[in-house]
Amino acid sequence: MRSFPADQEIVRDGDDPDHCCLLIEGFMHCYKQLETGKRQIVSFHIPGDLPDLQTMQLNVMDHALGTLTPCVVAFIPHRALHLLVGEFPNLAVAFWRDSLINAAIFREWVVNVGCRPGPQRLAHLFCELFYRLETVGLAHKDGCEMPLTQAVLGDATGLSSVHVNRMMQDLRGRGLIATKAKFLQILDREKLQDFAGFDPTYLHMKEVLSP
Amino acid sequence: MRSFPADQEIVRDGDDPDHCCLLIEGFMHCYKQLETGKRQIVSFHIPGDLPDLQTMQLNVMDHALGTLTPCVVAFIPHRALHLLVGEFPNLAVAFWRDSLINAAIFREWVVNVGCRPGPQRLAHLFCELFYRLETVGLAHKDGCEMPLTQAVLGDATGLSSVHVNRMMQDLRGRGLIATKAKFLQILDREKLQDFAGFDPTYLHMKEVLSP
DNA sequence: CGGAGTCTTGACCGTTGTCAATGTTGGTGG
DNA sequence: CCACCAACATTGACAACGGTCAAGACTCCG
Repeated sequence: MRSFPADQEIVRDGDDPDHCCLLIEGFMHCYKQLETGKRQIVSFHIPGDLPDLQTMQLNVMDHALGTLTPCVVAFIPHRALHLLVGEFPNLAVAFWRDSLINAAIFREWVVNVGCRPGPQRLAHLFCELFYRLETVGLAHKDGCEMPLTQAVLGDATGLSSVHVNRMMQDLRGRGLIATKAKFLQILDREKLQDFAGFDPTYLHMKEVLSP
Repeated sequence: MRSFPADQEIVRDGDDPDHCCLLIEGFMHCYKQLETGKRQIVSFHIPGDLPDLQTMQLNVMDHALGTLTPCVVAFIPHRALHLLVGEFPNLAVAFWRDSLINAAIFREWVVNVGCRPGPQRLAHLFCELFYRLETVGLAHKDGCEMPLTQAVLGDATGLSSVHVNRMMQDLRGRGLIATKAKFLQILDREKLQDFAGFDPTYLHMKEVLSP
């Protein structure tokens, strides 16, 4: 287990690691850096996530993994994971399900970036983060910690940081959210979801594992 | 095994199917229909693909699956797949890998839609399709079948069909591609990949299964 | 108190969307 | 073999969304 400061690259694009990360505390993100200078964040990760579980099966990292805030990360050798999976086949199923749910989130991100206008795009991202944080007990009744700068939100939504700023003002103006310091207050969850066209089905949270 | 005409929905958003599809012939796509009327295609599928393999683990479809061209599809009951996986654990690993590679493709789509300009976005999609078709022996030396209308390409790239048209002209004007009927000719693969910023690593094609 | 990082604002520009009309093509039936 | 039709591709004019640049305000932290 190790601690890292904010904005630190933990796994590099092209790496071939022999262990997986388990995020204990803090926010991480997966991203790709383009040669044009642009950067696209492809996922956010919160405590409890295994952000690079796929390295158990895919040798080469096709993206980078880094911290957004100070983080505590546990490293688990692939060897140990493979032994565990061999011993507890249900764990293999759980890992597979994890991968599938991640894929479902990626799909929704494609939709978000591909065809929602600025304000809805941000609103949708907020809904998703709120749901996920809620699931692991890290949300409050009326909102959640949101230690993401507007530049980071821009890299995740395909918008410029200036435009993110304007769209946040738009959302505040609509009475959907409020922000103080690094806390995102959700003023009316129903309205926010309706506005964003958010449907939590894709997070597959209510489904029960088949025996 | 059944045949379907073009533009037919095979699995609906919200369904809870008890079988998986194996695409034998033709092109399929996964997509989400928004209430705003917009549609986002999240993946294309070619012969050999299992486009809804995730239904083995995730009960509810969070997107739709349909044909783009006339297709031949084989249906395999989940029950049969679970039995197979029980008998041949390597198959479970293969399925997991399949899901992971699909996820990698989704990640790249997020990047594509999120931060590449129109022409590069189309070029990148063409590179991906060419690689994948090549892998299953369905490409020619200088290009591949491309039975996708400009409206479909638009729904996949987050562009309007009118803009797709203009960007195609741009690519033709740069001497990168040519199109006749439903065939996409790739005039200079190197140049096209460079232009698109395409790096096939994310397709994880050269990697060997660990024993 | 000072400074770095972040947020906010305004002006302007470029990319992309929309609408509507016109070509073009492949397939079908006479 | 030809006429016709529907789907698709193409064009032009215009509008809107979002990007860029540059400056200034705020906030947190040492």
